Amino acid sequence: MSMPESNCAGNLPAPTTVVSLCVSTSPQARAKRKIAALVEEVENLKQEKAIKQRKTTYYVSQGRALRRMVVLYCPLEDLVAENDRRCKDSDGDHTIEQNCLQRGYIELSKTLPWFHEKLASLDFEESEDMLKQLKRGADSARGDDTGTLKELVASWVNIECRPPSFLRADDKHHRGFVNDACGKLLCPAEWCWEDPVVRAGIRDRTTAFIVSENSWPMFMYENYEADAKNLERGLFKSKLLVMGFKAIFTSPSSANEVDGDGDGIDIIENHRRARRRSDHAKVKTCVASIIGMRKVTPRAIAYAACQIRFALSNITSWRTVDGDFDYQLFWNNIVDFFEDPPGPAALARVNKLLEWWTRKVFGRNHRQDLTPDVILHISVNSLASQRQQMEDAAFDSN
DNA sequence: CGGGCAGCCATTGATAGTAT
DNA sequence: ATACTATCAATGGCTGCCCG
Repeated sequence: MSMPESNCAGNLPAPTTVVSLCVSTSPQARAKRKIAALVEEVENLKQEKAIKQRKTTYYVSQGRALRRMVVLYCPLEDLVAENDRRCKDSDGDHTIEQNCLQRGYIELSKTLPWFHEKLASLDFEESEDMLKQLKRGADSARGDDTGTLKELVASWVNIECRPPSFLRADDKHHRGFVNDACGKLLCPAEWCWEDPVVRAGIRDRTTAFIVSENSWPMFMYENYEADAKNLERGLFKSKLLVMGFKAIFTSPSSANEVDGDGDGIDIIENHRRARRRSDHAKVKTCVASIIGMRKVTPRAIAYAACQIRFALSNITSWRTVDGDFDYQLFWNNIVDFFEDPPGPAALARVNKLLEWWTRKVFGRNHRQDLTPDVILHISVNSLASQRQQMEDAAFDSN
């Protein structure tokens, strides 16, 4: 920065000749002034940049929770539109997809309690802008998670499965079904990856062995083993899944503490520390406390599962579809598994599973419901699924 | 007080879409 | 067919916190 000036000074005539050369040095003087002006301009630009950078908008940072807690791909506009539609004609039948959207809107309102009212106070253009910023935050958080899991999952697979050739942390090309370790984890639970016919069939994508979102991949099962006669046994209890979840929602390093039935104590400690401080904004805690997640939710599990599935695959950038496997539908399947169980018995099992998760992630002494659920001013149509369950219960008792 | 860890953000690089 | 644009994911840097 100071180089041009010093060069210039070096070129100036000796002091004794200054007076006599005054007129003839004017080009140099002009050049010097110009340089000074340019330097000043650079300084100004620097300052401007210093002011400009790190302008963090509220909406973008709030949006970071959305992919993790609410919806994986679905545009927020769709959720809003569905709620608007329901407010207009409150009675009437709703399709399964519409119910799903509405549940999403309710989740959205729970995750961002200010959202519903804020939206009502904005005109169309403002709300459009807000949604855009929320989406920006949402997608960037998803990208961050993908980035961290890319490396972490590789190291976990190396440790857990001990593949003959280790997965590289920075490269995804050798993952997916080409790789035996990844293939085993991605393999649908109904099939046996050890069977060479299955293996070849999946790799060649023969019609008999299409891998779609409609079967649960092996990596989601406890010990990565599934019982073909009871596919629910051990489902969602895999170490890999819990580790991925913890890496995203508590912290990457805390994921390594998932072992046996021991539960994380660090989170409670974190919370205690966080509470000790008076200004909450400054305290860096884990994502879970930042976004106010006090218990494990189905959508969060679905998010983690998709992230891990993606990390195991060999596709290098986010796409909704990988071969015959659609992440959006896969995510829906997981959410439906939890949110829309076929009957009371299944509901009880699901709740038990969620409790298991919460204990696993947050620890045994963690208090879940410090804050009551948000009271919604919207047409609450989770009733639909409740009614279905009551229906099923009545049917079962007959 | 410095190194390591987490989370966030601006920038960059790639790609898909569109207009000419 | 080409150039331009917008969008999106990946990357690397920055900041604040914790702990030895």
